[in-house]
This record gives sequence, structure tokens and C-alpha cells, in this order.
Amino acid sequence: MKDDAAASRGEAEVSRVRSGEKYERLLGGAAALMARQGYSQTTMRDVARETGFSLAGMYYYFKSKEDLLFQIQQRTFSELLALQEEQLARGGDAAERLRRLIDRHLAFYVRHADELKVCTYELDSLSGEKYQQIESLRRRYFALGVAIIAEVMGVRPGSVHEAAPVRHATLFLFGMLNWVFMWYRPGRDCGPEQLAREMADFVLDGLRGSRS
Amino acid sequence: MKDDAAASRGEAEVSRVRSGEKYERLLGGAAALMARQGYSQTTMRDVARETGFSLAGMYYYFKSKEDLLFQIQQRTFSELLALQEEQLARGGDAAERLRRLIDRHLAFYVRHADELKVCTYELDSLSGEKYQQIESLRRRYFALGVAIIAEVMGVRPGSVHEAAPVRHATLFLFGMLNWVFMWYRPGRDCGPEQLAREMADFVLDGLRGSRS
Amino acid sequence: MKDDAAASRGEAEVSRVRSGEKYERLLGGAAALMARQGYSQTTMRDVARETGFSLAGMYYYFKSKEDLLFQIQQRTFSELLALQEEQLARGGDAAERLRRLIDRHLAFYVRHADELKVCTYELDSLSGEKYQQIESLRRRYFALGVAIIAEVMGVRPGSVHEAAPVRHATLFLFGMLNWVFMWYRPGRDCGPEQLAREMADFVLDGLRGSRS
Amino acid sequence: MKDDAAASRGEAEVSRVRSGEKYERLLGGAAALMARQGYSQTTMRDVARETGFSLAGMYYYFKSKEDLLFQIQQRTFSELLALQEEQLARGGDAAERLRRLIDRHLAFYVRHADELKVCTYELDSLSGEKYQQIESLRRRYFALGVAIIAEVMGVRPGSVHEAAPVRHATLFLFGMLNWVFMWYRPGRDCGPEQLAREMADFVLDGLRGSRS
DNA sequence: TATGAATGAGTCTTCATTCAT
DNA sequence: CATGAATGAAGACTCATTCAT
Repeated sequence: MKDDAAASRGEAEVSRVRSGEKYERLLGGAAALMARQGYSQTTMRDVARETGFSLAGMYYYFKSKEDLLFQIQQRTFSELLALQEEQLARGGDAAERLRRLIDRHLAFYVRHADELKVCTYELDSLSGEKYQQIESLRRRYFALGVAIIAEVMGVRPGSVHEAAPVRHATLFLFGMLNWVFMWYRPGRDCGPEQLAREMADFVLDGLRGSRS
Repeated sequence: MKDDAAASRGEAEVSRVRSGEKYERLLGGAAALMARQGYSQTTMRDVARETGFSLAGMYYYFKSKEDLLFQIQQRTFSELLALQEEQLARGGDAAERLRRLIDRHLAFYVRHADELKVCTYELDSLSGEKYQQIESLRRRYFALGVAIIAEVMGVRPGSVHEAAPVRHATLFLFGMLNWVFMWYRPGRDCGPEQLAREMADFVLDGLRGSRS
Repeated sequence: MKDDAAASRGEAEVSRVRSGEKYERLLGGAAALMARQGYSQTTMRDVARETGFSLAGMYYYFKSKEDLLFQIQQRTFSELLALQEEQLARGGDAAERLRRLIDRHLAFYVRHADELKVCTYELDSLSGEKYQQIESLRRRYFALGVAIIAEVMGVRPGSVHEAAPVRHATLFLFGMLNWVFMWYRPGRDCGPEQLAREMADFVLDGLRGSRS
Repeated sequence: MKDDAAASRGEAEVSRVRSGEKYERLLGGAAALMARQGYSQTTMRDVARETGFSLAGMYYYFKSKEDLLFQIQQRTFSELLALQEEQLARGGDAAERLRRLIDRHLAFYVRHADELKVCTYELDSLSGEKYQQIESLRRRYFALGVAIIAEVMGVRPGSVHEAAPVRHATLFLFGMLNWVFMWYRPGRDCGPEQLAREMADFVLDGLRGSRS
């Protein structure tokens, strides 16, 4: 919004360094903080303290706080997306693929809880070009869900008439998935595979179906 | 109803004034801003500008920004809770009551979109006593869902063995419901009754059941 | 300083009401607060709460916070001054009058601790005409001390050569007297008469003299 | 000397930086302002303007306005205390040591008028741990006076019966000393050595003794 | 007399960011 | 690569005071 020009100028070299162990610690620490307190609540000083960097030193790795957020989302979300696209390409019937989509999503969540939470709840903290870029990843991820669910529901692709129910069902699914961040706690709750099974049963057959 | 007394007792300690048309405009304007930008992004100056108050003038109505947030959540959530408790007491079988729970929730949402969004996503912006108070409302609302879903699933109340699946299913439902804030737009999407119907079908019979 | 014009205009009717029980409670409560926390630390809200007045209601009795301070100092200090002037006129030799000066000062202090503390430590919180007026009372009070001490020291009045030592000795005395505010506590310490005796002995004969 | 370690331990928790020419200018400028207008009257903007810092820049050197006040008091008072403790250890009879106590106090005052005034009149502007820390320095300084005065008065250390008069006499002395801030002006009044002589004569032999 | 409601000016403090080294 | 030092802008909140009633 505020600096489209700067954003597009910067995009090519948004940051100079994109790997290294220290860099990983930086993104990881920042993600942990932002997942816990939210992006705007998290100060650069917090991140510096958490990661052992100096305040100024961090700016070698990204251009701004927003850029830091962007890098976290970009890395995490594109990894998840790639993983799911590849995995879904391996075939299976619609129900099976739906089960795998859910399972992999939750498995990824357990491995990258902080990062994924940030991806899910901090999109709006991005603006301009950065927002667009992440938004487009999200749209692609959503499309994956829509395709499978349409197939499960027996809706012909492109059927305008049935588009809304499919879209809604997909949104229901992502709602369930994204709400997991709010309550799931590794030690206390069942494992992600078990949870994935329950959720897939729920989605496919509902409360009554999955019981009988 | 039965907790209006408790509610007013609780709020009286926190703020002096509790009614009046100007006061309504204040809470409403603040909720709108906070729903759009988030609590911590919303400045008191924003609220003042939006509501036509002076910065200092608003502090006549609440003691702090956090107190303002608390008042919004307290009013909204206790109204929703009372409404659902009363409505559910009117009977019907489990599936029917589940449908009504969803329908009333979405109907309430459409009437108080900003306020409910703030209730759902800004609990963690509260702390101490205020957090506890809202958290307890939320727990009661969740308990309503658990009771109905256990009945739909045919689980005996108190069954330890089946507690987790029931809890999970309830969380799935609230995940769907709460995610609605993220995508639903009155003009563009179908009406709340229709959406409620789709969601209830989805919850009861799943993707496959609700089709066949 | 800031509004000499307004000050002189206002002085004649600095306040409309100068008596009444409520008015006494107001000045007394304010003095207590200001003695404990200092003038600038004491808010008009504090005074309202302490005295049971409404914020706006107090402004019937004085024009401004500074005027409130002025009234406290004016009343208290002129009462003390009148009392001492009258008492000293009753004669006695120099040492005797010095003892009485100290004794009456401490007796007055015990009766009006808060007010006198405010007189002593908050002169600089006044400005313009109000400052001048209290300063002149203070000067007259100081002159009382100077006269007696010169006599005790056997210095001829008007002796330029001996003026500094007399002035210094008087300042030493008032230093002792004014520091009493900082440590004296009615319940814990000896009575004011006893303290006055010790102080007078100290002033007249010093540490060594008062022992032998 | 022996408590330098303790002092630096204590301050390190409170502020990061403890030396440097700029830092000195900061404390000095702040002390000057606070001596003139009082702590609560002195705004951080005043200090910034006086010292040439930016408002935010000052916060690099202390955590809060109160911490700034604390640092001024801590530095000044522990320097004075160390100086007196060391000097008194050099011996001499009681009267001689009393003269030296007064003389060094006034000499120190002339060198650090602003800082010492702040130490004397703004202890109550501190709170919690900071208050305790300075209060304990003050107590030690007071104990120095009590010991000498007891000796001058010929009171056995530990004599419960004579404790109050000794304590009072010491408070008289500190009253005189602390009131100096209120009237002494370097150019106008006599030098500190002369004043110290007069005060010591006064304390030892009183108004009558010092004349005869 | 008395007050509920309101406000302009100002307070301390924090934040993301920069730059010389 | 890294950081100590510094800052402009903005944030929540408070204060003495006023005015219609």
C-alpha cells in the first residue's frame, strides 16, 4: 500500500542473504515470537533478545520488520504448497487424496507450528507487493482443496451452479484446519495422524455417518 | 438473563458508565475499527476520529484501551450466550438443536459482525481478571456445543473414553464458524440461513452424506 | 509569572467564599494531600475524592489549583504570624522570647502540620502576585527571628558589620525548625514542648553548653 | 571505597551505561533542572533541550525518568558518603571531627549544589527498590553525624536514656545543613569555609557561647 | 450551589530504523 | 558482518479547566 514502488524495486533483492544457520535461527525465533504474541506486538528488540543478535545486526538479513514477516511466510507457505502439490500428484481416489491433504497439513503443522500460524493469521500485516505474493500462494493452496472437495461431492469442475456449496465446504475445511492452532497442544492432545483421521471422517461422513 | 446481574456487577468495577446513545456509538465504532485492523493496530486516536469524540473525552467512558476492548467483548459475548442458552432450552432433538445453534450463531454474526469478530480473535489481548471473565463466557459457550454434539454422536455424557472425539468435533464446528469471519461478505455471499443449512448438513452428514 | 495581569485583576476577588464548614474541609483535605505528595503531584481529582466534592464543584471555592494553594498558605501563615507577633509583644528578655518563638512555632506545627508543611515547601509553586504576597509574610516572620537573635547575640540593631552572622544564625534556626517536618511523628517522638526546650537549649548554648 | 562494588552491582541492574562524557552532561543537566524546578516539574523534554539530546536518545542511558533521578542520587550521595567516611577515619577529637564533617559537607555542596539538592529533597520521588537503596545511604550518612554528636555531648554509645536528645541534635544539625540549599548563593554570601566555621561554632557553643 | 460531560495541551515512553565505525 | 548510539514519529494516558444545566 504505502510503498508499492519501493516494494517492487526491492523485491528482487528483498534481502541479501537467504541461508546460513544464523539466518535460520533468526527466522525461527521471530516466528516463535510472532506466533505467540502476534506480529505487531512483537518488537525488533524482542527478536534481537530471543535470537542473540544485536538490534542493528539483524538488518543485515532483511530490510524491514515487514520483510522479516514476509520471508517467514514465503518460505513456509511455499514449502507446504510444494509438498502438497507433489504429494497429491501421486494419485488415489478423491476421498483418499482428501485424507492425505489433511494428514500432511497437520503433520506439517506439527513440525512448523509457529511458522504456519504466522502464515495463517498474519497475512493482513503484509501490504503491497508482499501481500499479493503470499495471497497468491494461499489462493493456490485453497484451489487444491476446492478441486478435491468438488470431486468428493461429485460436482463437475466448472459447474457454476454448484460452485458456492463447494467453495463453502472448502472454507469449512480450512476453518477447521486453521482453528487447530488455537487449541492443539502436542503433549496434551492426540497425535496429528489420529487427529487427521478424525477430521477426515468428520468431513466425509459427518457426525452421524462417522458413528454408524 | 440469569447472569445479567453478575455481568453488571463485574463491569461496574471496571468502568463508570454503561449506557447512553453516545456510549453505544463509541463501542460500535471501536469494534468496527478493531475488527478491521486488530486491537493493537487500532489507536485511540483512530477511535476518537471514527466516533467524533475527543481523545481525552473517551476516557470518561472507560479506564483504558484494554477496558474498552473488555466492554465490547463482555456485552457482545454475554448477549450471544444468553440468547443461545435460552433458545436451546426450548427443546427439540439433538440434530434440530445443532441446526438452531448454528443458525442463531450466524444470524447473530450478521447483526454484530464486528463485535463478534473482536470477541473471537482478541481474547488474548485481554489480561488478568478481564481475560478470566471473558474466557469463562467462552468456556460456557463451548460447553453448549459439546453437549449437543455428544448427543448427536450418541455418546453418553461423562464418558471419558469418548470425550476426545466429542471435544474434537466441537472444535471442528467452532473452527468452521469462526473462520466465517475471514471470508463471508454479506452482499456477495448467500444469506446466513442458507449458509447455516449448508454447514449443519456438512456437520451432520459430511460431504458424502449431504450429497446422497 | 505567566499571568501577572490576570493575577492582579483576580486578587481582589480571588475566591468568592471564604468560610463555611465545607470550605474548611476542602482546604484541610487539600493541605493533607499536598503535604504528603507535594503540590504538583496532587491532582484536582485527588482533592475531589478526598473531600467528597465533585471535580467541577470545587471550582466554586477557588479559581484555580494555584489559588487553592495560595489560600492554604495565606490563611495558615498569616495566622501563625499574627499569633507570634502578638505573643512576642508580651515582653520578656531575649532568651525568653526566643524560647517562646520556638515553642509556639512547634505548637502551631503540631496543630496544623499539613498546612505549615505546605507553607514551607510549596512557596515556589506560587507565581506572580500570589508568590509576592506569601513571600512577604515569610519575610516578616523571618524578621521576627532576626530581631530576637540579634538581641541574644548582643548585636546592635542596624550594625552592618554584624548583619551576616545574625542572618546566618537565624537561617540555622529556621533550618532546624523546617526540617522538623521531615522527621517528627507525633506518636513516636516526644511532645512539642519538650522538643522546643531541647531546641532552644541547643540554639542558646550549643552542644557543649547545654550539657555542662 | 568498600561499597563501590555493591554500588556498581546495584546500578548495573538498573541501567546499562555508566560513564562517558555525554552521560555526565546528561546527569548534570538533569540535576540542574530538577534542583531548580523539582523532579515532577521537570519534563524529559526539558532535559533533552538542556542537554542537546533528542527525547528518545536519552533513554539509551536510563530506563525511565525515575531511573535518571536514581542515578543522580546514587552517584552523588555515595561519593559524598565515601568522602566523609574516609575523612572522618583520619581521627581528631570529636569537636574537630564535627567541624570537618560540616566543612566537607558544605565544600561538597558548593561543588555539587544541584545534585546534592536533588538528593536531599527528592528522595520521596523514588519508590520501591530505588527508594530503599538511597534511603540506606542516607541512613549511613545520618549515623556518621549521630556518632560524632554523641561524643561531643559526652553520651556513651548505646545509652538508651540519652538516645533521643542525641538524635534530635543530629536532626537539628542536618536541618541547618539542608536548609542551606534554600538561601545560600555563592556570589552573594560568604565562602563555604567561613559558613562552616559559623555553623560549627553555633552547634558547639550556641548563640551565647560563641559570642562570649 | 453543584455536577456530568468533555477537551486541548502535554506527559512519559516505545518503536522501527539508521549510520558511523 | 556486526553493533553502539541515536532519533522522528507515534502511542496510551492524564491533567486542570470549562460549560450547559
